[in-house]
Amino acid sequence: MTYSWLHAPAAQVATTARTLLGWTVSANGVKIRLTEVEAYAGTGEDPASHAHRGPTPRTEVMFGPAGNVYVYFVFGMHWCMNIVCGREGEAAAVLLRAGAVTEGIEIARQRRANAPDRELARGPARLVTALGLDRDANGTSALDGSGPVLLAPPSAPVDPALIAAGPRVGVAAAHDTPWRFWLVGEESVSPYRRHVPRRRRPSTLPA
DNA sequence: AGGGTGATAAACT
DNA sequence: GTTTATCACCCTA
Repeated sequence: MTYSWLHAPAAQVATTARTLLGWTVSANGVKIRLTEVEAYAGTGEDPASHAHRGPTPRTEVMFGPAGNVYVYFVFGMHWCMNIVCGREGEAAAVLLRAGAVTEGIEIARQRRANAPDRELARGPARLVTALGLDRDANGTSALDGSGPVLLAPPSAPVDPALIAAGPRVGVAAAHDTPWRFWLVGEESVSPYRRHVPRRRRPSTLPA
């Protein structure tokens, strides 16, 4: 399957991110309807993007074909997942922040022990956990079934009036760019948390 | 209900 | 050595 809008230039990644709301991602027996995403552009355009300073071993997937999965590791214990978009050679991606489980909820509950249903995939690392994914999915296609992830269109079109926009969560740079998009009224949308600088280890005593 | 904090690893400077 | 696109848990009200 090929979706032309995924290949829109990196400069239009915000539009691509909006379009992804309401789409579903399936993997390992669980299907999730996306309710919250964030857009990240490429080299030189978006200081918050991993690809801002050009390709590295970690970010080379972002420069590859649209529709591939970019999985990265943060904070020593969490995986987050993006759908690569833009033209090949350009870096752009949409971070999948949250969604609602629509199929395989029993499996998702097992993977996310002690979580109420609305929190099964509320938050990017939780979403990845609910889908049973990790670094093995990095670089695979989400379009043709050759990898563990499959992206599919909404069963019913999303009402554009329900799409809200705001600043991205936890991003230190580009604090004022409203590239987070979510569906208003959805229980599975993660609460906004502004970036808080990491406190250094208590090497010095407070005054 | 809500805020602070520790856990833990890889890339980048 | 520093930063990081986070989460779960432990406190206080």
